[in-house]
Formats: sequence, C-alpha cells, structure tokens
Amino acid sequence: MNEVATGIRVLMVDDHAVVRAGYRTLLDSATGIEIVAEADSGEAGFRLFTAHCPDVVIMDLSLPGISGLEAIRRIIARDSGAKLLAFSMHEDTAFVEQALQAGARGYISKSSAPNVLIEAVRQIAAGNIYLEPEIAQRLAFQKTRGPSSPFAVLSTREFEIFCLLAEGMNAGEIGDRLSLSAKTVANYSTQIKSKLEVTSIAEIARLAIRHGIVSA
Amino acid sequence: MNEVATGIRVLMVDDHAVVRAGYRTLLDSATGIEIVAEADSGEAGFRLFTAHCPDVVIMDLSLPGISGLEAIRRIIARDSGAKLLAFSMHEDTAFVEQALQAGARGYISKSSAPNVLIEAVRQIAAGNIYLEPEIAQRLAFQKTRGPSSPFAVLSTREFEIFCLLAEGMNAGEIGDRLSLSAKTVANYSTQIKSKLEVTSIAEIARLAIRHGIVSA
DNA sequence: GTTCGAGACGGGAATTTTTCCCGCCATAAC
DNA sequence: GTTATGGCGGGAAAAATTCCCGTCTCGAAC
Repeated sequence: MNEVATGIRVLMVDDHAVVRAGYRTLLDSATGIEIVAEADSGEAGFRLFTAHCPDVVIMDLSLPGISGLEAIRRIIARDSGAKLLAFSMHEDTAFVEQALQAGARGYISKSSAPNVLIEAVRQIAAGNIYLEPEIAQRLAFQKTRGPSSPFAVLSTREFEIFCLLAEGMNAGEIGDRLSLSAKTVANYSTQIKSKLEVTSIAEIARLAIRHGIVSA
Repeated sequence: MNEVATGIRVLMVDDHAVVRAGYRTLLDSATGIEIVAEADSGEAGFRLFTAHCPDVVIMDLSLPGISGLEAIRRIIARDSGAKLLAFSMHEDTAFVEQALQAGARGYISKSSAPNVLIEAVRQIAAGNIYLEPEIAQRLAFQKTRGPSSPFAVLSTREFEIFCLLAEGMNAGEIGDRLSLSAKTVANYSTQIKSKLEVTSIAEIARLAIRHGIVSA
C-alpha cells in the first residue's frame, strides 16, 4: 500500500514517437511513476530492459511487424519475473490471450481512458494482474461458453507467425524479423495451416482480417 | 419502341434457387417478359444460351467461384451480339468495369428495387445499355477524377483469377474451375502480382477484401 | 528424481509452386 | 500489312512447401 519513495520505474516501448510523448506527459504527471526509458522497437525494448531493469514495461503489441509479442517472450525468457503491461490497439481477445500467455501481467487497449493506464501500471507494479473490466469480461465469457477464437489452438510462436503471414510476409522475411531460420518459419506455416484447417495463405489473411488481427 | 408480341425471352443464371424463383415471379408478372430458362452455374448457363438463344441473359456474377465473368466471356465469344445483364451483390465499381469489359450491356446490384430489374431487362432487350444511376455516376466520376480502382490494370481474365486467388484457391483448383492449365494460372498469378505491385497472395486477399471484391 | 508431453527450433529430401522466358494464336487498331 | 494486346501454355531454373526426423528445454505429473 505504501509506495516506494523513488516511484515506479517504467520502460515504454512503442514505435510512434507521438504516442510515447503523449503517454510520457500523462504518466509523468502521475505521482510515483517515472518513465526511465523509451524504445521504438522490440529489439531496443529488450536491450533497454536489460540495461535499466525497470519495474514495469509498457509494451505496444503493434510494433512494426508485431514483434511486441516476441519482445515479451524475450524479456520473460531473460527475467521471468518481469512485469509487462501489454498495450495495443486491438480489442480482439485473441491478442489478449496471446499476450497473457506470452507472460504479460496486464492488457489495456489504446482507447482506454488515461487514468486506466495509470491504474494499470500501479496494479502491475504492486504485483497484481490488470485487465480492463470489459476485456476481462469478454475473456471470461469466452472461456466458459462461446467457442473461443480459433487462434486458441495456436502457440504464442505460431500466432506471431500467423500474424506476419497474414500481413503478406514470406518465410524468409519473417525469419529475418524473428531471428529464425526460414526453414523453421516454413515449418510453422505448415503447422498453422493444419491447426487452422486452411490450405492457403489467402485464407490465413481472411481469417486474420475477419477477427480484426490485421487490417484489410 | 413497339414490343414484339411474343415478349422478351430471358435466360436467368443464378446459383441460388430461391433467388431465381423470386425474380421469376417478379419478371413473369411484368408484361412482355418471359423467362425461358434458368441455370445454376456458368457452364449450364452457356449451354442453355446456345440451346435457347434468349433475347436477354441475366447473369449473376457471384456464381460459385465467380465464373459469372467467365460465362459472360464464353457467351460473347459464341455470339458477340448477346445481350447480357450482369447482376451481382457487389457494389464495387471494379466489378462493374470488369463485367462491362467482358461484354455485359448492363449492371444492377441485388439490392436494386424490383422494377429496376424489369426496366433493365427492357432497356437491354431494346439494344440499350443499362446501369443503375448511382453506379453509373460513381463509374463516371472515377473515370474522370479519382484514381480508378487498382484493378483497372487487370484484364478480364486476370481479374477473374485474382478473385479466385483471394478466395484461397491454388493454381490447380483455379485451372480446374476455369478449364485452364495450372501452368497458365500460375503465370497469370505472377502477372497479377506484378501489376498490382504486391508480393504475396496474402496481400492479394487483403486488397480484394479492402475493395469488397470478396468477403473476409 | 524421472518420466512425459508440449513447444521451440531446424536439417534433409522429395515435391510442388513460382518465376522468367519463350512461343503460338486471335483480335483489334493503325 | 503490321503492330499491339490479351489469352494460353511449355521448358527450365529457382524458390517455397511439405513431411519426417531429430535435439533441447520446460514444467507438470508420478
């Protein structure tokens, strides 16, 4: 309950400088929160994480190429206790599930009210989980009833590659971005098609668009 | 101006029996129009055209696999004077352009008022062109100003294959449907990507969805 | 502890697809 | 006639996909 005098040290990862600036002023104005570093890519985010050991990382999932999920994975791999808040424009529960599965402790959408962000950072710094009520509700609902999104069958890695495939990248490009062999990506691609019961990349793209994973 | 005593003989091609039934009762109730045959596929439509030589063909473009355009092409190839009314759920001008380019004398959407269909059939039977005012307007506008849809660079055949690719079919399946060699389809595929300046089938799918050519 | 399954990762090899280049044919334009 | 333009497809090289295999690492279960 009593806050540390030095405040919560935050690393913010988002590729849009304007967004970072906006949220920086917002968070700086909140007492007990201090942004100690900013990154504009997943790679930089990872480096700055190891360099600054922040209390909380605010991670945009929609980084160029979507390697937000990948960045979360790497950070968690380095420090499984890392406190990550996923931050995205996507409302789709598939993204929420994937982010949490990758190790995020919270998820808020970019359309959230400003104080939601502040509250989320505080909750996560305190060791809690934070989800927007509305999203938590939908997630809980899907868990019990509704046929959860077809992407639930995909592992984190598979989902990540699924997104990139839907955006039109080929195995080589995806491999470069994720630091994987093109062969591995090709194997994942086959696996993804099988799990999703589709036979072409075009169907992957349509599926992704239908669920708001990528924009048309 | 004076109508032939025997009325306008119409062939209707649509894969949905309900739709055909609905429009049949509608057109039968109109004086001077007589539906002499119905087909549920492009292939059947072509056969019935040669068998009945109707005055007007009402051709659904959204036949299974979209071979409506293909059917128009074949009928025009057989009888360049054939009077075809393209009939589709798509409002996108790309479809209108392609249909007219393939040889249709008119285009109406499935959301048209019933009497628009009757009027269109009469106009086309009389040798005129018929377009819904709203669609004609958009088409004209695009011709003069706006950058016409990116599909204008595609030939009829290319557009047709583009649609099928966007739906997720591979070269072999498309070849089977259009009675082409898979090699030919593959060559078209390369050509289409080049013209559209994309590098993957996923981008083709997104482009098609963005323009309402196929549904997500 | 160890056993087991799942997931990440990628090599090998056969197969399929894609690409690039070529040709032929028809039609329409000049 | 001659020149584009589009439809169609073969040949051959290049690339992608698929299937099968293996390793490694976790974490959960026994």
